[in-house]
This record gives sequence, C-alpha cells and structure tokens, in this order.
Amino acid sequence: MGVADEGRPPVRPRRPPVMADVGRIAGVSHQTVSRVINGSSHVSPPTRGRVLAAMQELGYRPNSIARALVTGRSRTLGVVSFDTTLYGPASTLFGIERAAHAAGYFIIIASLKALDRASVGEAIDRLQLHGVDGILVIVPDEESADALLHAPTDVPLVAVEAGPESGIPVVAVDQVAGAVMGTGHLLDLGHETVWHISGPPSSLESQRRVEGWRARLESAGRTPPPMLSGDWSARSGYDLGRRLSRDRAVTAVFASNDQMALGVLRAMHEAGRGVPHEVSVIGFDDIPESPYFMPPLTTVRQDFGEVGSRSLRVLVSAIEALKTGGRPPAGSLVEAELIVRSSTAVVAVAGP
Amino acid sequence: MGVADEGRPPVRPRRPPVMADVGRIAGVSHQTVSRVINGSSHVSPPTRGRVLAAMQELGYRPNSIARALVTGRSRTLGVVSFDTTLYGPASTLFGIERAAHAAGYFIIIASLKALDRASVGEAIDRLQLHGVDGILVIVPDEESADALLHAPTDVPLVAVEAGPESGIPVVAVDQVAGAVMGTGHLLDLGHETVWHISGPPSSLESQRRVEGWRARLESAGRTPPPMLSGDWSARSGYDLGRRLSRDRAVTAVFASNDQMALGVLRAMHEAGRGVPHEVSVIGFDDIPESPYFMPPLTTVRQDFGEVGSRSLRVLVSAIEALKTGGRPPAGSLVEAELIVRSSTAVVAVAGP
DNA sequence: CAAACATACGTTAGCGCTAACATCGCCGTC
DNA sequence: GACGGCGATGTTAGCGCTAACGTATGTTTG
Repeated sequence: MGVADEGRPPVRPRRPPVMADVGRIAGVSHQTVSRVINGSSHVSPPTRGRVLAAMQELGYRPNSIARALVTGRSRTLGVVSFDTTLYGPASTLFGIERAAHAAGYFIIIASLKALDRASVGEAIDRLQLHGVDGILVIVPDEESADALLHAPTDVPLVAVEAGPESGIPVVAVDQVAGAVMGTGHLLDLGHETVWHISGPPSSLESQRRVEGWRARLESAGRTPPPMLSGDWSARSGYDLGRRLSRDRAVTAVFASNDQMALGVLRAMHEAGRGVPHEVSVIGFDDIPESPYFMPPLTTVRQDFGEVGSRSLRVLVSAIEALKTGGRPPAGSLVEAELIVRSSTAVVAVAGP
Repeated sequence: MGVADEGRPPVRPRRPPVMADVGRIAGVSHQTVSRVINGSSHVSPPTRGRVLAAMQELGYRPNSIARALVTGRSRTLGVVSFDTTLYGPASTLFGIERAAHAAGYFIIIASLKALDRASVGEAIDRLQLHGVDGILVIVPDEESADALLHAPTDVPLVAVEAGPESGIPVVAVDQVAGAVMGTGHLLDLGHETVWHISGPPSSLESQRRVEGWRARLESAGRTPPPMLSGDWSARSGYDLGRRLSRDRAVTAVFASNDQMALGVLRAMHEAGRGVPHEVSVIGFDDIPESPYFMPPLTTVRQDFGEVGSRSLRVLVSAIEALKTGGRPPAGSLVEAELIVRSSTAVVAVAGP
C-alpha cells in the first residue's frame, strides 16, 4: 500500500479515482461498487472483497456531492445564530456539533448581522439554497422568532433556546422554572423581596425569566419591585447595580445572567455593600468563571450541551418525518438547576 | 406575483423548478438561463429580462449541489477546532464566519473529540470527503500541529492561532511580542521579577508566551523564577495562585490567560494580599468580563476577530493559488495590545 | 420437470447543472 | 456582394453517483 504505482503503466490520470475506476480494477460494474459502498446485500463475499481491495489500492473516496445530487440529501444541517461569541450560544452550538457528528451529519453555520426578521429570513434562505437537510435556529429574540413562522415549510426547522409558542418545535431550558427557583432561593433565605435585572426586552429568554421572577414573588404575596433592564453585558449589570447599591432597601438581586451579576458584584463592592452579608446576588447560566467570582456566584445552571444535542435529535426526527410522511416531533424543555455558592445568604438583621 | 397558479392548467409539478422549466417559460434554452444566472455577457437585454421574469414567476432557485458537482467547487470551507466553547476559538470562528459570508463561502465545522494527531487527521479527512474547498485549523497544540504537515496536499490548509513553523501558512497573534509587552509592563512598574502561570505545556500559544516572558526577563538581566503550569481554567489559576500567595517575594504575576488570572485574583484576595497594592496581576486575551473583575484586569488583548478574518483571506487566496497554479500565500501575525487597568501598580515599598 | 423465484450481477437513465462546441443571423469590409 | 467575424443562442456531453430495471445463473416447488 503506497508502492501501488511503482511498476504500473502510466494509467493513472491526475484526477481522483471514481467508481468506474474501482469497478474496472475489480472486474465488476460501477454499480456493484456502489452496492458495496452502500452495504447492499446481494453482493457475493468474494466480489465484495475484490471491490474493497480495489478501493484500497486506488485510494478511492466516494464523492459526497454527487451522492447528494442524486439522493437529494446532503447530510448537512444549518445553524442560524446571532452571536456565537457568547457562552450560551457557543456551548449550544458545540453540543449540536457533537450530536450531529454522531448522527452522521455536518453542521454549517450562518450568523446574523443584525437581530431582526429580515436577517433571520435571509439566513434561512441562504442555508436552504446551499442544500441543507434541516435548520436549527438559535435566535431567542421576539421579533426574529416570528420570522420562523413565515419561513418556508419545505425544510424542517427547529428553534433552539427559545422560539415561537407554536408552529415549530422548540427545544429550550425551562426558563420560567429556573427563574422561580432562583427567586424562591432568595425568598427562602428570608429576603423581603427580590430585585431583578433583566436582559434586553426583546429577548424571549429574558421575558420568561421575568415571568418566573414575578410569579414567584406574587405567589409569596410580595409586590414585585420595579424591574431594571440590562443588555446581558457586565457593564450594564454594573451600571444598574450602582443604582441598586444606593438603595438600602435592596437586599437581594437576581440578575438575568452571570455577566450582569458580575457587574452587580463589582458595583456592590465599590459601594461598600458586602456580598452576601448585606446583599445577596444570584445569576443565571453558570458560566465556567462563576465559581471564581468574588464571592463565588450562586446561579441557575442551564445545560446548553443538553439543549444542543436534544435539539439535534428533534431536527433529525423532523427530517425523517418529512421523508416518511410521519408526524413532526414535539419540542422539549430541559430542566434548570440551582447552584448555590457564596453570593447569597440569609438576610442581615436590621441594625440597632 | 402570488396568484401565479390561479388560472393556470395543472402544469405545476410538485418538484421545485429547474433551469429547463425557466427556459421553457422564457422561450429559451436552459443554457441561456445558466448564462443569465452566471452573469455572462452575450445575452441580449430583452432575453435576460424574459429569463429573469420567468425565474421570478416560478420562484426558481439554483441548485448549488448540482453546480458544485459540475464545477468541482462547493464554496464551502471547513473549520477544525477543539473547544469552541472557549472565548478565543469562539471569537475566531465568529470572525471567520463573517469574513466567509462576505466572500461568498459557507463554513462547516468539525470539532475534535480529543486533542491528538489522529483526531485532527480524521477531522480533515471528514471535511475533505464532504467536498470542502479549503480547511482552517484552529488547533494550537504541538502534537496536533504536526498532523497538519502530514495532511493531504490536494486541499488548501491554513493554521489559525498557531501552527507548525513551516509547511503551511499560519495566521496568529504575535504571542511572543504580547508576552514581552505584558512582562515589560510589570518590570517597568518596578517589580524585581515576574512570576508566570503558563497554559498546558503542549499548547503552542502557551509556549510562545513563555518564550516572550523569559526573553523579556533575561534582557532585563533577571533570572526567570520557576514557571507554574496551569490548564487555562480559573480553577488551575486559583490553585497555583494559592501557592504563589504564600511567597512574600512574589509581587508580580503574569497569567497566560484571563481565566487563570481571575483564579489568581481570588487566591490573592483570600490570602489577604491586596491587588494591586501588594501584588500585581496581568492576564492575556482580554475577555469581555475582564474589566469587571475585582480589580479590573490589566491584560494583553488578542484581536481574535482580526485573526479569523485574516486567516480566511489567506485561505481564499490559497484556493485561488491552487487553481491558477500561482504561489501559495504566506501567513501573517496580528499585533497584540496591552490593556492597562487596575490589577497592576508600582511595586510597594518594603516595610520599615 | 416446467414454473416460479431468488441471487448476483450488468445496463440504462437520469439528478441539475456548466463547458465546449455548433449554428444562425447580421454587421462591416474590400 | 461574397466573406470573415462576432454576438446571441441552441445542442451535446458530461460531472459521479444512485435507482430502476434487465439478464443471466442457480434453487426451490407442485
């Protein structure tokens, strides 16, 4: 193997070998070669052996583009995403890729220039044009989500992390339950109420967390204090945290992600308000750095990897369903998990 | 334009329209349709108009798989990467995707299960089999890098962030210069020497930073203190930081990334050693959270987006070169930038 | 023992597109 | 006014593969 072209006449064209070449060497038709490759029965063991040997000798590699043309399936899936630099989307994408690999699919990405309906539509269009078998959309934004409802129906679509209420399957973490958990943790520690720094208003995830926060507060008979809206960045958490730090009534803050919680931590520190002794802070996501914040951050973990792999499975079965005419799969919710560290504590007793 | 199928005889097959269908409506051959699509001259304006109108009417979309089969170019590029969850690779990938989009290419990702020669080879193989026109490899690991030297030569390859010394183009940040800068900053502040927490020994980036750190120290006539090796995680920075915090002689620490620096910050804080008054700490990367660490982290910024887009340009020109027989492009180095914040300060004067 | 049926192949058509060549007017040229 | 040339188009061949059918052999069955 490797000395194959030593004593051979110059019958080796520069182009890579194709099925017919393999067939010629093995003494069979190109179709039999195809049968061997596709694991068809109806090929006698000796023939199969000769074909395999010929493939080895020539270093034959099947051309997947030709195969895609004739079968109409490219074994490629598209992922639409906005900012894959953020931990959440990046981890989800990673989970998707692993699962896709295992399922024999490739992932092609299309990131958005802007977070609006038109961009999402254009990205889906581009992917479809390229011949993907299905599309995953990681765009947890209100406006963008309903772009999915107007998307073409001839390619299976799955919304990841968040999506429209109906129409297409959605695979996401149970944000409401997560927010209820986080808020409840603070209430259980004895805090009178919990302040909330939300994400951008158009974010579906943020909306669900606000929902959970409100619901938990109301079920405890408390009136939710005014909500503050950030933009996921540590900077916005810091700015808003400074506002909160001036109000002595604030003893518990629930930030809608860990980065904003980091900003709050810093703001409280600068204002001389000790965390967790004077103020408790909780985040959301559980990014890898959270355990090393000062103090280590209590947060609500989202299992992004699970969301990724689960959404891939849903997409694959949607593709099967489309092919066989079966019923499309349903979405699913991944449970959130409360991670208690040192940024939350029982409420301090009022001074003398 | 939407009532097209209202009074029309049942001549609309369920399959999507192809060039021949467009040609039939426009009264031309499918080849003329092809010419219009590919912007060929030699098509009269009226004909072009009729073809365009027919395309519109039918909602024709070119089939890029068929095109790829006949042209031998898929306009798809592969990216091999290890952990796209980390900020560096994620940002680079993002930069690559943006540039690819602009250049009319798609990106398909192949992430590695393990960081070794075989995995890298297998990933390259998979991508090539899928028909990519070129491959970018973001695997700054010593062993994996030389897998690139044994890679097939019939598909252009570019190493991103780090790579072998020669053989294939490498696009990366100038790690050595960055480390020299960071170390120099500490020396300039009056520190007698600078301790270093490196990344994993097999990481090429870590190796270059160690190199820069040593060189700068030696050029200042200092003997580099023993080096400590971490694994990029905040945890390892914390563990190693605790060791350093016990040594009163340590006044300046250069961590090879921001996460480890975060761990050091935490370790120093717990040991009661004030940063920056007693100990200065500098990181590397400038992740978005760094300005909100306590204290805000001085670090060496890497422009990952620039690395991504630049490496894409290099790959595209390598593809052109292969096609036209021109000379392959060279790699390039992106400059690092020192970002001074509050975790570094002039060395404290010795006590009474 | 002919009919019926597997099994192991080969042959023929495409998939939808582009490349290469062929064809047909129509122009200016000498 | 016959001729070269060129612009605008049609025709013919594939790209490398799979699907569908055709055709030899054996193998069973009533």
